[in-house]
Amino acid sequence: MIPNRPFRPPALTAKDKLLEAAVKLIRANGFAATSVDQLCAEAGVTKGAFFHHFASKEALGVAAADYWSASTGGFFAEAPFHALADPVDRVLGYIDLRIALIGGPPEAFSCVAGTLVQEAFRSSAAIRVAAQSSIMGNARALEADLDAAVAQCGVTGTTGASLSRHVQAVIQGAFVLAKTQPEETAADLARDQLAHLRRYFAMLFGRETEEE
Amino acid sequence: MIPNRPFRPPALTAKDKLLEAAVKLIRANGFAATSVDQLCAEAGVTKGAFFHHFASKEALGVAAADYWSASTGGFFAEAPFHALADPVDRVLGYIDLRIALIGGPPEAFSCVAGTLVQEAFRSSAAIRVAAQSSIMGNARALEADLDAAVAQCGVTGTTGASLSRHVQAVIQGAFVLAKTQPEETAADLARDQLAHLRRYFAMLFGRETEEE
DNA sequence: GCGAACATACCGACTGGTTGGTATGTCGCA
DNA sequence: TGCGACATACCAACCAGTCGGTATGTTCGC
Repeated sequence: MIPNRPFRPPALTAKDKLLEAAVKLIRANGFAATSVDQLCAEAGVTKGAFFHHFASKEALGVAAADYWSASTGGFFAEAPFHALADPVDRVLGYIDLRIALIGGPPEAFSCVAGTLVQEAFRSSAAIRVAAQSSIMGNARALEADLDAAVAQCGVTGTTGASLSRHVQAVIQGAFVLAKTQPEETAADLARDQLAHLRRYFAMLFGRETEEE
Repeated sequence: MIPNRPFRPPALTAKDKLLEAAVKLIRANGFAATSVDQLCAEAGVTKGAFFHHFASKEALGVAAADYWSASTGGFFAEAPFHALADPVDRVLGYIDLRIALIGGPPEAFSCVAGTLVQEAFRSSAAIRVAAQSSIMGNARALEADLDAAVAQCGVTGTTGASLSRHVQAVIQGAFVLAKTQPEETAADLARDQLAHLRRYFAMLFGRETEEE
């Protein structure tokens, strides 16, 4: 989600520099494989600064997930698709935005929370919960639009909440598949997954043959 | 995919015991967080045995992905849904089987290849390729049935190959979401993702209102 | 308006335990 | 007697985390 460093101003404090470094290194190498020394080197701060701001490496993981939630949450909250009148258009607009954000190597578009939870769900409850908040928070941001679309189109057998979680599942799955690919094909494969999600929703909400 | 130790006979050689241990520990803790010493302890062998059979920890990762491919590939190849006459039934039968395999905590049903590639796609090309083979091999096993279903139902705008990859994406995404959950709700959330996939395919192949 | 008391932010050498990996030895079977 | 399958002992590098210290405010009595 969201490329490394979108429009955010460069971090100034050691804490922010460490969080930016964490996002970058966790995306590229995962959490366990990223050492505190690497984090400090990437951020250009010392170990003293690290443990001044974070009680442990695990605490940095939690803070990185929260930082990620705040960044992405803010980004999507401001996106223009919210202004569309029809809830179905808003849902499809969200998916189109997600497609547009995919590009370059997987570490440029993958999700910090998803990467974190994949590694740490058993070993750190705190990280698991932080990742849960991030991903489910993202889902919740789409829930009202999906509920409205479900009601408007008379869809039965599922709910906006369930559909909003499915959106996140397809996104996370797209990132995993992308990581199996060589760099040239990774983004295309990920986008294709979102295209299937879009088709599913278009069929579900009676928009079968609109132009792509 | 497939619970830990399904029907496989208990491993006898040190190499097999190490591969079984790798599957179990990678699922639970990830690859980077699993040490060679832990692997040896879990397998009940010594470090000498480990490095006798595997040139490095990375080589064990590759072997674990291959072992995983062989186990799961064999399991699905023998599954009874292949006997169904209609390709659409075979595709839905596959999804139903995947749903039936989900249960218990995430480490009992999640995918070794997906976990591996999430962590190691940047740091180890060999592991990335092994995971790619595993996941894309799984996809390819469904490709012919999906091609037949696409042809039979006159579906346009996509292909069996693309749909078969989407199946894997939804499965991988379901596992990631499951890992964000407390143990009680993990399996339900994962199953719900496969249910959406099933609904997508049912709509695509004109099976909208069959009983679930 | 000034100095003592305290707080915050950061530094970098250090430590004890763990890591992946190696070197060498033993044992049973062909 | 030679070779594959292990075991034991060991190592240098690296790991997360600690600690004594400094530099720069901020607060507040006087």
